[in-house]
Amino acid sequence: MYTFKGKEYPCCASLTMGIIGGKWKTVILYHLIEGPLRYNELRKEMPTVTERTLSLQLKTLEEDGIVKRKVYTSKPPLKVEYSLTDFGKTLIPVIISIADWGVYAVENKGELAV
Amino acid sequence: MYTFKGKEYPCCASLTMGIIGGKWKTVILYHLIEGPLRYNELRKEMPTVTERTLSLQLKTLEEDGIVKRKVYTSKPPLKVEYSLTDFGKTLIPVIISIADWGVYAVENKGELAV
DNA sequence: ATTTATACTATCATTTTTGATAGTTATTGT
DNA sequence: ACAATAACTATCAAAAATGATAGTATAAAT
Repeated sequence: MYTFKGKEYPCCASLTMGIIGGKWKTVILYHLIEGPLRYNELRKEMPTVTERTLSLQLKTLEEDGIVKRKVYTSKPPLKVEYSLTDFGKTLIPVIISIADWGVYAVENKGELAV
Repeated sequence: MYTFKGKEYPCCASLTMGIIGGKWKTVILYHLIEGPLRYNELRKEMPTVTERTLSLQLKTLEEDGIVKRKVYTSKPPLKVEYSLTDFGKTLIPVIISIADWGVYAVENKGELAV
């Protein structure tokens, strides 16, 4: 039994999935590998996610210590940048391996869109 | 846009997550790395999953071509073995990387259970 | 004065995922 | 004769994840 941030997992693999699982978290992290992005920049990279969901995912990634949020202004319109923490950066090889396999799978058994 | 088995994904990372995502799939795959396992052997490795869920997950993994199901008997009590397909085996490095990070995370920011 | 922009939050609804529990078939062991 | 076993499925329920839409604050640009 593994515990992380108060949550329990039956397997080391499910612990990781508890943190990066779901429809959007790996996509967020994948885009943050290159460097910090502002909220709206992330939205442009992921046009099909709703604002609510993007917000929620960023917040839990922050709570888990994977992503950090830096605010540059004190009054609206805000400037906020999201980036990987040092701990979050240790996930990069995992994310890359997940992303690479996605490409491989499409090349072999999937289809590339036009 | 990426398509795999009729489903569309906005990112190569989310495609992979569409296949191995969820609470249990990586755990199943992690245990199948060592070799084939029977249904009840899997259950023993994962005592907290319900039968229904284990069944469903195995079925979708099979449909996605990741796991194969081999039946050895024709009448009950059945003998059924689950194993990784060749295509499924290409996921092994991904699963290992996910599992290893889980161990790393616990060692650094989580807690090991007693 | 009005619009535009940023980074959200709030509310409500829907979909997806997971769980709880009981039942099925036919064979082997007691 | 009866219980145990294997690998499930069926039904119902609950929880979790995601989506749709509208609204907020304030400053700068038009």
